[in-house]
Amino acid sequence: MLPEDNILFKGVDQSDCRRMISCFNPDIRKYKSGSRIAEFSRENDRIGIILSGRAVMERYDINGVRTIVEALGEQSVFGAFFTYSPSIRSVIEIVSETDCEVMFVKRSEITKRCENACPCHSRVVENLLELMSEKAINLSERIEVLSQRSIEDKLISCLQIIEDKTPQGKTPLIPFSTTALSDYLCVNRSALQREITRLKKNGILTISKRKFRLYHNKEQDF
Amino acid sequence: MLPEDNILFKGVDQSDCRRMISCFNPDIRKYKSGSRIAEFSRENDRIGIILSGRAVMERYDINGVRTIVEALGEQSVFGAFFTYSPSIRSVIEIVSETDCEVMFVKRSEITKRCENACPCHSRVVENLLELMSEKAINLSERIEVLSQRSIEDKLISCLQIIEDKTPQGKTPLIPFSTTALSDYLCVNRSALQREITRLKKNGILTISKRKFRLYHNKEQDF
DNA sequence: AAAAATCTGTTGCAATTGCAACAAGGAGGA
DNA sequence: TCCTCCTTGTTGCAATTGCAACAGATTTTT
Repeated sequence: MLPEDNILFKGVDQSDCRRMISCFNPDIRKYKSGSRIAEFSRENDRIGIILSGRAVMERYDINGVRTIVEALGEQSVFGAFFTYSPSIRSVIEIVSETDCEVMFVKRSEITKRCENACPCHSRVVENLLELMSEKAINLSERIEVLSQRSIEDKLISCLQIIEDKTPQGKTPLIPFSTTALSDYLCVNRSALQREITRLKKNGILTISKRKFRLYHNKEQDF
Repeated sequence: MLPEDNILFKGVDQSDCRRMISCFNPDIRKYKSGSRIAEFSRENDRIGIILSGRAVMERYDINGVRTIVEALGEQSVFGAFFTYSPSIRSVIEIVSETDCEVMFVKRSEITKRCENACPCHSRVVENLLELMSEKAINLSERIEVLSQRSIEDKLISCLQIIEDKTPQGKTPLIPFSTTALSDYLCVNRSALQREITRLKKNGILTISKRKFRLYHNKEQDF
């Protein structure tokens, strides 16, 4: 992927972009599937952007319980700047699900006044603002799911959000295995399985592999 | 409160600040305790900053169940730009807990290139970026709490976060009533009460009114 | 192709949580 | 001051969820 296709440089023309890239001094790295891309214990100032591949942000608490915080696809951004675990209570890690290519930039490089006085610099800051906003919205949706009081409601609310984001005509796709989904919903896997089976029986849900369809036969319709 | 004390204008000197204020054309309003300050169904572009007073961001789902998303104090920022409920699934509202003074600014006013070419303008954008970052961290902490699997763990993790944010020497303070706290932790009130009573009995927690102390006698110590 | 590892689907049982109802305490308004 | 409304604290019972264990399916590695 060319740097100028990157969302951080959206709207910046190619030559400016190259100049800025040298200015930001980014670090592009490749990772094999299953490797640890980053850990938010101490690093504070690095922003990572997934150029290719898929990864997940996960947290392990002191008891070793895993929670999947977010699924990261191409163009997803992560970093302590966005979401950050301030204490020893838990560790947040980014782990690749497929082979990945990741670009790291220092936030301070972006924010600082550019000595070359790039006029396009401020465009990048705006893009960063936009990304932050998206991230906040994602986290907010995550909270919406987790604040549901039952497994059924958590699952449905999660699937509805995925549905809403799926382009017209495409089949909505769960970005996790069922096991991982239970870590995302923060519930027991077999209890989740039980609910899925029940919803299928009642004709509210069909799932095959990671594709699904929801039939909103309930009071949600209005 | 003078505008130049506002975090959005941090680091901008007074005369620049006044110029910019006229440029941003902010809307400052007062609210009585218990009023609805904002609702995120349609408004998309307004950022609110609490100048004085306290408020909460709450969500009501289709069944009327309330969730407290966030406690907002002085200098807190809110808006669909930060956290936004994209669908009819639920409604997010900002409700004042005390009398409040709130400043609204259009996000596009901040982001747009200023025709007066304020050099300090970019400082404001950076401040906004900083605020966004804080917001993301808050949401992230919220997720940390909600992803705990039991009421006990939710409560403790919530109290630890409050403790960590409390300045040395001060007594940590829960920003909610117990009833509201249960809406924040997304659990049943009497079940939460039961846990609190149990933790008190076991000497892990003391609470009087909203002040509390945690005694980390458990395996957390290391 | 075989072996290993991981994921799916199920179930009985135990533990936790939600619900409803009620008594008592406190805050604020008439 | 009294009255109302809201919060706290408690409890028995019901419902939901977690846990453990297992079998079969699927995927990955060797």
